[in-house]
Amino acid sequence: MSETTNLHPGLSVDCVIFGFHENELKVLMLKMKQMDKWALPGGFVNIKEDVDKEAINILQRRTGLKDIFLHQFHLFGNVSRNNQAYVDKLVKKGVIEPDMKEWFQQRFITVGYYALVEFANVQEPTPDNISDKCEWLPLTELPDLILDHSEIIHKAHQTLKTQLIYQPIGINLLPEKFTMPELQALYETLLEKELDRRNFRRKMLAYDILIQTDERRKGGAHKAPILYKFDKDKYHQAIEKGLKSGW
Amino acid sequence: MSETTNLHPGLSVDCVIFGFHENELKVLMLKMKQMDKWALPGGFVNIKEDVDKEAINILQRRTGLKDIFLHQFHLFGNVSRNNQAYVDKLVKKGVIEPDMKEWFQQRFITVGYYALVEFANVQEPTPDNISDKCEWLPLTELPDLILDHSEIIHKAHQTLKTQLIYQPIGINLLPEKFTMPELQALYETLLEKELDRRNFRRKMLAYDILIQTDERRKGGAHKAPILYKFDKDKYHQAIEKGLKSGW
DNA sequence: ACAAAAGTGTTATTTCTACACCCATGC
DNA sequence: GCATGGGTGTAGAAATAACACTTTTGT
Repeated sequence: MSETTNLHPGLSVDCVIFGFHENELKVLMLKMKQMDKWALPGGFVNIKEDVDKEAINILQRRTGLKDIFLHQFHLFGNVSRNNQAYVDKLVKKGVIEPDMKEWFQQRFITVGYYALVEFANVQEPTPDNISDKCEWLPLTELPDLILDHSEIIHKAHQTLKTQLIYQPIGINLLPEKFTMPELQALYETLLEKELDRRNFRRKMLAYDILIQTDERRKGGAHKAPILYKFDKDKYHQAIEKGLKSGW
Repeated sequence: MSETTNLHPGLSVDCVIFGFHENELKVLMLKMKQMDKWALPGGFVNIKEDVDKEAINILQRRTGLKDIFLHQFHLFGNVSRNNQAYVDKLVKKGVIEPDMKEWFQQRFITVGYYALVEFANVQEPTPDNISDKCEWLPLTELPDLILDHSEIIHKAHQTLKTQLIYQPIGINLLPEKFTMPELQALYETLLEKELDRRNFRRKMLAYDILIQTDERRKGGAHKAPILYKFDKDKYHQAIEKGLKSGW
């Protein structure tokens, strides 16, 4: 694209795409061309398209996935998040075409979305036109990011942690069938703290959103753990109603 | 203003300003000139200004208040929220100057903020240039609103209810000193349900964010209730840490 | 047989809920 | 003196937290 007249001016969308693999939370990141910096998958908004829809599009273009949990969490609108010098650099290096310079030099605000995706389902993450790699990076060891992207990721993670208190999480982050220790590992990773095995199991089962299958995960060393899957109806009901009443 | 070149294109800010009066949640609304419709206080964003800062400005211009709890809660970005016919009408009626027509006819997205203000502190709510009244309206009996403003208010209220579960609320909505029944009435109104007097008091005191004064609210009929105030340090700590651990 | 992870049950503690009585005050 | 709202305590239920033993599997 070099056609920017159809785009909503000064508005971008950035997606923090979380995946869970090897007991680690990972984020899908793009490596900028010609630079030793990484960026969140993002894009612009067609003037005739819903902002939410564009976020869905971005997710699909980078991961190939549709129908994914995607949640808008914050608008980042500080003036300081713009960076003229950085755009200059990208134009000089040929990453951005000269006729796009003016577009990129606008003052931009960005809407943050986070997505939870099943790591294994993303076959081949694909870079966009200003990046040369698209990879999963562990949340705990992020490299140098452009602009305020590290703040965006941090806020996404915080929001996710808060959500976790009153909403179930797991569909989209785990394979269809999973074991209780796997689910617990996900929670422990997200919350950055350890949980008691027995209490975790009891509490999770009490939510009544899991279905126990009669299969077990075999092949691993030690006792084969039972496989569970989510009861999708009840799961989504729980998202609607929340898990804790609070007051 | 007829100068729009300094404004971030296609971006507005709308503030849902909650006040609490006579045991009712009220929202500060503007009555549109020449129309039987009401609107949220809103405005545009200077290209050189933080979006958050503009929300603060709007709040101050309408209420005269500074240093108020103000929370960004959602970006409304659907294409359908635009309304060309409506702008036409406003231009024809002289509410919008003709040279502003083009500006208003852009596709707009809007960032929603909600604020909690002490009703009594708002001396004289002031309308803006496209409205002729600025008044507190009860949340439960809202008149016809423009665009998606009623959806914005609903989402603000929902967000506020959720916040309430894990964050204290009351500073800014109540006078400096208040009674326990007054605080409870606020919670009941926000949550749209009744709470047990004794349990409410116990729970609230357990949060350890209240200071009991040695005064009582006199003059009312019946037993004079004790006045409390918030321990501001502990209150703000509680906002940081949250009131419920969850996991 | 043993190391390592998975499954299960019990008890103490805390929190929540429901409920009843006494105390001030204005009329 | 009585109606009305404000203040306080207690007992049962539910949720949470802490903790130990048995089972299965691969080596």
